[in-house]
Amino acid sequence: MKISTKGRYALRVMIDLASNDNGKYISLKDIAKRQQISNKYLEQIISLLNKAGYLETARGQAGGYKLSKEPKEYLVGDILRVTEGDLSPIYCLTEEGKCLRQKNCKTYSFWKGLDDVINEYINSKTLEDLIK
Amino acid sequence: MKISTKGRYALRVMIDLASNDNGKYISLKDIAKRQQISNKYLEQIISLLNKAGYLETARGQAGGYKLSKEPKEYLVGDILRVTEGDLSPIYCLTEEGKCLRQKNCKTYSFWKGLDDVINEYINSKTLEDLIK
DNA sequence: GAAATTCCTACCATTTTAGTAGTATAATCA
DNA sequence: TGATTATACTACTAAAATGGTAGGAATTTC
Repeated sequence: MKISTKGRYALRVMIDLASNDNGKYISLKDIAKRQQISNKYLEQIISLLNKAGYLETARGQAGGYKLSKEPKEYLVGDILRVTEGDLSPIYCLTEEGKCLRQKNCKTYSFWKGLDDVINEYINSKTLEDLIK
Repeated sequence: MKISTKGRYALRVMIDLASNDNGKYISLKDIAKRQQISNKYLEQIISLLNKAGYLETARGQAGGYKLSKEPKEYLVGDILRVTEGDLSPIYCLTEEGKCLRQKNCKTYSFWKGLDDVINEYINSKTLEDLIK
């Protein structure tokens, strides 16, 4: 039960953007260098964050990325969900009704409880909390 | 971030053994049938539980498995750890010192916190809790 | 000694992960 | 206007993990 590189790198990218914010756009190349992530792979991850509306972008010279909101407005849970996809520990929790065994499943509420504590935690932290 | 079939099936097997306990050994075939899991795959999962000392076994006719302890003495967390392996959400938490970035890592304590809430939860539940 | 059962090890197809690669599009500046 | 610098998009791929199968050995009972 592991978080993949996408989610982990995404957090680091967001922290990098927040920490190095000087009002200007920050190029992907700079982030990749600081974070030791390949340009091309980082592109895919940033693309997910961008499509979610978490970034402002500019092309061309002096182009790059910056955060579109204040660090305290980003829930870590949201950043992870956007990059990792569904975070629930088992599929039954998101694919309701698909499992025929569900109506008398003795494990369902246990898994639901696990999902709840995970979400409670990751939604209680903001990007700002990580920077401090 | 998903729990695999091994952990999920293992929980169901343990619940099955607890629920159908009549003092006699229960054969793998019976469990497999009730739980709709293939005999051969179930063998591997039961083997892990057995090696962890969670089961009593007997071969030959009327052989099979039964729990070696009372349901309330099994932590769900232990059952999952035995079958899933390491449950921590990222490798840094178990491979201490391997990550060169660790000493000034802004995400480490976040992940540690996530690991903590997960473990707190799964260690707070026993097999007995699931049966009721 | 046949039948029923667990125990052990090797193999394998599919899916997921963690990237690479190439090209198109847009903005800037000389 | 064209060279340069940057993002945007899509396709491909090697390696690892997942979810099994398969075959036979060992043990117990009848």
